[in-house]
Amino acid sequence: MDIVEISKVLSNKTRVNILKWLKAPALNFPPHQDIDHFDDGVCVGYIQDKTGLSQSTVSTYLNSMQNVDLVIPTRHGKWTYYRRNEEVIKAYVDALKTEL
Amino acid sequence: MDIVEISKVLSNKTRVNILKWLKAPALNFPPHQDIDHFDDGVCVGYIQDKTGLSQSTVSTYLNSMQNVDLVIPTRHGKWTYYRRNEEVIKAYVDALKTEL
DNA sequence: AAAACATATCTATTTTTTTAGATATATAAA
DNA sequence: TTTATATATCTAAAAAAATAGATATGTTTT
Repeated sequence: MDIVEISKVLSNKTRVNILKWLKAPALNFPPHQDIDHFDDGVCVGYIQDKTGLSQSTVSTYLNSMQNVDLVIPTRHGKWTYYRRNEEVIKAYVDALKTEL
Repeated sequence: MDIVEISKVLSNKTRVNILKWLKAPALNFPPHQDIDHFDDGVCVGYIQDKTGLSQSTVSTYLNSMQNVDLVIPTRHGKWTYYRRNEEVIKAYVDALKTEL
């Protein structure tokens, strides 16, 4: 849980937005084709559509978010679903509160 | 209080350290020559010494921190003292907790 | 097995950030 | 009122991040 590394990820509006959107997937994304829940998060394509950025950029963003454990990927067939890692998000905020 | 802009400032180890050091100036810095307290914070020179970076870099850092209101400058003669802005720091952590 | 689809990775370009030296400004001291 | 000191700003170079197109990989469908 590195404050500086996580802050780097959060120093970009799109990446912060992705985290916010993933708080309420049903409100922010259409339903998936293969499953009728968002338990494992949202597929990359939907996130890409919402950002308006290129596929490779969004994939890179999600990878950087995963590298600091802010999100968790799950493969479902040909799709990769990303969901928030609430423990790490909470740990980060708590660390800021005590250390900062 | 812009989460992304403040996160940018916190995405650098030295700037985070400066904020931490300013939490306990008496523990982290020598006493000032003109005054015997740290009520207005710590002068730029002492902060520079502690970072090991150049004068202009540290001045730029402190300016960026001031731009997002993380610190408050006070002029004392030929010195500028910087102290933490606790309200904004708290507001930032609270915003992360609710918005993120 | 080939074609289609979703995502990841590679490569290159543009933009932003980092960093410090040089210079300017403001104050204090001689 | 010149000189010294502290800090800020300007300028430029190097490093890192953003971004997308092209390509690769893995999975499903035909």
